[in-house]
Amino acid sequence: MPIERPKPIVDQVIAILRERIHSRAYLPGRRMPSESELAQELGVSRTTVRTVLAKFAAEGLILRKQGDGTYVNERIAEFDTHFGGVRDFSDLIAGNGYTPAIKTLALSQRTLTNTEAQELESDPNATVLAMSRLFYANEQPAIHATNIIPHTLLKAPAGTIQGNLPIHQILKTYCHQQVGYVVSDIEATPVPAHLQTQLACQTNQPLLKIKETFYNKDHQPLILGLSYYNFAILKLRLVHAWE
Amino acid sequence: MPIERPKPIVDQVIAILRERIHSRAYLPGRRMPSESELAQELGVSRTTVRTVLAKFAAEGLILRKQGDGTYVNERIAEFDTHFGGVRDFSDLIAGNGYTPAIKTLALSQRTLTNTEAQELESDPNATVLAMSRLFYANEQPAIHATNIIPHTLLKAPAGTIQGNLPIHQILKTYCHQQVGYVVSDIEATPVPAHLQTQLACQTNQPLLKIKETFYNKDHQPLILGLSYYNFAILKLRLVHAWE
DNA sequence: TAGTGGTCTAGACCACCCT
DNA sequence: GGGTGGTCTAGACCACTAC
Repeated sequence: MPIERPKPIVDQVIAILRERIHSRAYLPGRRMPSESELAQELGVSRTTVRTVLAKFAAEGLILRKQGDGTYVNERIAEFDTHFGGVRDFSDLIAGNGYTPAIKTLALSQRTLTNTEAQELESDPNATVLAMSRLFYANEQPAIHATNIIPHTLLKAPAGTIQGNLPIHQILKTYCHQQVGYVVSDIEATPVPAHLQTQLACQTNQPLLKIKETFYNKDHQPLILGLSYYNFAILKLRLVHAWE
Repeated sequence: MPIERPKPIVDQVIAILRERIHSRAYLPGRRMPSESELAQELGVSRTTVRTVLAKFAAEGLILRKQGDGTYVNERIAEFDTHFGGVRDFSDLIAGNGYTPAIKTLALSQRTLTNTEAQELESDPNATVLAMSRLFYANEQPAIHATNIIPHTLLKAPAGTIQGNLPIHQILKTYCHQQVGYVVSDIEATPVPAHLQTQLACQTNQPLLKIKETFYNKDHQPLILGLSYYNFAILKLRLVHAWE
């Protein structure tokens, strides 16, 4: 009885099949069981199986060939966490085979800059909490991230925030806010002076700069993110399934 | 009778609803008709409507609120083409509100470098066609792209290739190959000397460098892409729907 | 020809939000 | 309570590929 009924069946099927692919129970490059077989084995409808397979196909994790079968993508079966589908830098690091670690560098209060106020559609005099963190991949510093959180959003004292939580978890726990969508702009930048030592990178090699704005489902901007990404340590990779 | 039967119904519904959103028939930030209403109006099942809405939600184009309704994302309703879902630079440029143009700079033959041979899993002595193109947004040069196409793949003389076609179209027409998925690695780089004039950018401002590998559904690498992206002209933006 | 994935339907029931 | 989106089912038929 691999399926417990009370929880969303689709999520359970996702977890089961993803695990089988990761653990190489379904070998990379090889055909996996047909939709009908999976439906029968798991005791769910073929529609449900197809919902899950469609999700995996969109991620590029599997390839479906009409009249033939469904194949495991041999190139991303093990490290399937790419930037496009990521909600948390620690997951990204772990998904690429590294051991993640987080160090909180600073937690300070200040007022907004004009640009920030515009992006948050907020009063420029509002005070915010600025949280800077460093994400390590196998003890190498890979990402420097700063989040700007308006004080009006915080439901708990700033000092109580745990710096090792993913940012959407912080939003849920300390702001009672659910993220609807995130807009990320990616740019290139020379290494900022204050990050040279922290990211341990060379001066002549530019970094990737990622500007994020988090919105809830009511279209309100919640918080900002500004990250510097050392692609020499960790690839910024997108996998794009076709058709 | 808005629906013609012979073509895939889902695709027709996608086209109809996307057009309504773009044309502001459904206003940004406002609620659109319910799933049942759309199903009835278009004469299709609610399941079909839901398939389409799920796709739009994954793109961030709409937001669905249980017990309430489906809302048009007011921030990306007009310019919904972001980098994550793009298969063609011209579409990306047009989707961001610019007029696209393409100029073919060079079309030459050479042998592979070692790195390229490795990425294509090919004999290092193989000859390839190197096609360099410049993509303009409103007459400003925005992207410099070079594609490496193995000669063994070409079913037609290199001289017959039309340089204004999207790369997947070139693959289909001249190589009889269907793209299964694409892996893109994004890096930052100082402006290469030979691109300073072509991209009309300043020396001290780095560029984004995008390395792409195109695979078919049989896991074979087909062609390579190396693009330099001037983010000062065109944002490299990802929209990431949550949950 | 048999089996696969692709498409589409009709309908049941649930969880949730609003008034 | 009434309407919305969320979940899930059973089954029909089609298009395609391998054998």
